[in-house]
Amino acid sequence: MALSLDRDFYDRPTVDVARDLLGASLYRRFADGRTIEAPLVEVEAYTADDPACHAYGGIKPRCEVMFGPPGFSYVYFIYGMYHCLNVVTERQGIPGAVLLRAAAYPGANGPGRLCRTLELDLSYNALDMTDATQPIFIGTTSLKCQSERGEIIGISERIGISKAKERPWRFYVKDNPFVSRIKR
DNA sequence: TTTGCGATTCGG
DNA sequence: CGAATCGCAAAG
Repeated sequence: MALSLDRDFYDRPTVDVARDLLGASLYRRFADGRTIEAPLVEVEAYTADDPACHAYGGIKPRCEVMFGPPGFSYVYFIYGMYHCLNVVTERQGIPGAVLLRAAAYPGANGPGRLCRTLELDLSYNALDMTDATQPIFIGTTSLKCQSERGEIIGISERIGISKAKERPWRFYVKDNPFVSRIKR
């Protein structure tokens, strides 16, 4: 079993956490006990002063967990049919999160597909992702063949948003086939 | 009450 | 490129 990333890892500037998550893995333990590892290959940062962030403009029921302690999951429902998984960053009281857009696991390319494949919905919101006993947590990558540290990291504008498009807050592993879309 | 849109995906 | 599909907020 891999070591889970501790709370201090997430208690940092969101953009730094996003970049550093490339090379870590999302672990999913299903109800039957089976556990899978999905190396993260594409993420995006969302911050308090970011018009594209759900927490922009204050605390609301949907994004409440973003204002809580770092390291917790933030799951939201979008377009009437998809769920997306984030991990909360920044110290308590400061909203921030990293959207997990793709992982090196079959069917986990794209934020909506990742949640569908890993069977994640709103009931997985606000879980402590630093806790390896939880059904979802993030830890060091053990599948070296699929996601190695030292791989080339690409940076681009975020996908699918209409505000603050110019911010280069999307990070991805270059040449990884699971990255949801080619954008430089 | 009605309309429009959203951190998406899939089919034509 | 547009439909699918729904919670929420703004408009009428």
